[in-house]
Amino acid sequence: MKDYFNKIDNFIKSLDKETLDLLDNISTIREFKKNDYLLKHGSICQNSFLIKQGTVRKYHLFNGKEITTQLLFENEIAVAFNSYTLQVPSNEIIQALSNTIVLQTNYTLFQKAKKNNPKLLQLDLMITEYYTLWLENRFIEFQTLNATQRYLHLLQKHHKVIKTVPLTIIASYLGISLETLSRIRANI
Amino acid sequence: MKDYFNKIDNFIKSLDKETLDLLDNISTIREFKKNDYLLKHGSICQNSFLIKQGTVRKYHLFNGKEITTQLLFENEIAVAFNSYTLQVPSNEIIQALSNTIVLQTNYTLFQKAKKNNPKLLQLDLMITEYYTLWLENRFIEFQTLNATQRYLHLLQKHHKVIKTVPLTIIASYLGISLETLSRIRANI
DNA sequence: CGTGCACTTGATTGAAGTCAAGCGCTGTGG
DNA sequence: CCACAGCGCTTGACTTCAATCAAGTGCACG
Repeated sequence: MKDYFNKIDNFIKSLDKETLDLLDNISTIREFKKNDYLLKHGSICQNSFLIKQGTVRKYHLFNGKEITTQLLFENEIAVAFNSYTLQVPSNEIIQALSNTIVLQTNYTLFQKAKKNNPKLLQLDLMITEYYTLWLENRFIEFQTLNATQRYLHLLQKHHKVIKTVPLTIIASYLGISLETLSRIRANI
Repeated sequence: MKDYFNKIDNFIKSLDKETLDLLDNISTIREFKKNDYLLKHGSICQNSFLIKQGTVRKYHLFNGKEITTQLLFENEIAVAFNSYTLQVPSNEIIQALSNTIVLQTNYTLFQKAKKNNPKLLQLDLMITEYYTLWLENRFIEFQTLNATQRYLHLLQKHHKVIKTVPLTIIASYLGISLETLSRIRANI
């Protein structure tokens, strides 16, 4: 996983100037304030967001409750995968958890760029594979670990998270109630 | 989802002869008997398996219990994604649930073929995206539906399944115990 | 004909959810 | 400058869904 992240990084660094320029042309820097939405419910996800600075979450609503599906940090890419891939209205919402700077890349322009440049196709594939590896892992965690183990695992991976992200959001990311998370923390 | 499957299908049909020949050269038909392993625990997944006939499952072991991660039918592609993508030993096991005929495509040869043929890169991306869409859906089901709802949903999607696949496997696919599944079925 | 597999049914347990109350900040308006 | 509203979190009591343990049934087939 970590290795694969580096592989992508190296791949990007190895890209020729022409390809990098192409990418540059279809990307723009944008800033979001804490609690701003990068993508609202019902909109089509027409951009991917490479986070340069800040923290972001993806979530959806179910029975009036927020279910956090992903927490994202610097150098990670936030995208509502279903909406982005199928270009349909999104159930997922993307929100800044802090003031955030992103590099935004437009879907349609990226699709066009990929047509003429196999390197970008390959990049897209690698990024998608990386997300899928992450998602498989997360799913397996849910199938095999209990609430406490999932919390400890999150702590271990992203202990910085806990300091900035409200417990309500962490609980919903772990698929447990706020009260349960509170009790888990009380028992160290 | 369904639409995207058709999109891939159409894309394959639209491929030029050269590309199709290339694919043909790196693929072979293989047959497996019921209960045979297409991929064993600890092996590297060096092939993808397009199922031409039969039923297949993917599962892994946790605390001595089998956890079924995917059930696959005709025209679907079975692959241990983590092992295949990273070319590392697999935790997932792929097993035939009936006598099965597959079109097997070698990882390394496919990687080489993709280098010279962007169409194949694009195909790989589409197939990966399709798997990811499926996986996201499955994960959301686990987060939002209870055991009964998940069973009903499976019935609705694959009612044929229920007739051939043992309940033990269905239960582990639904993330519940055999007993619970039995009780759910008793309550219609 | 009996051994084992697939499934059912019953009794009990346990992990986490829900409902409810309360605490301690922070910040805002009177 | 205090007062109180609201948010973020904790704690307690109770409930619920599904797991586990334990028998038992019925069928297949060697």
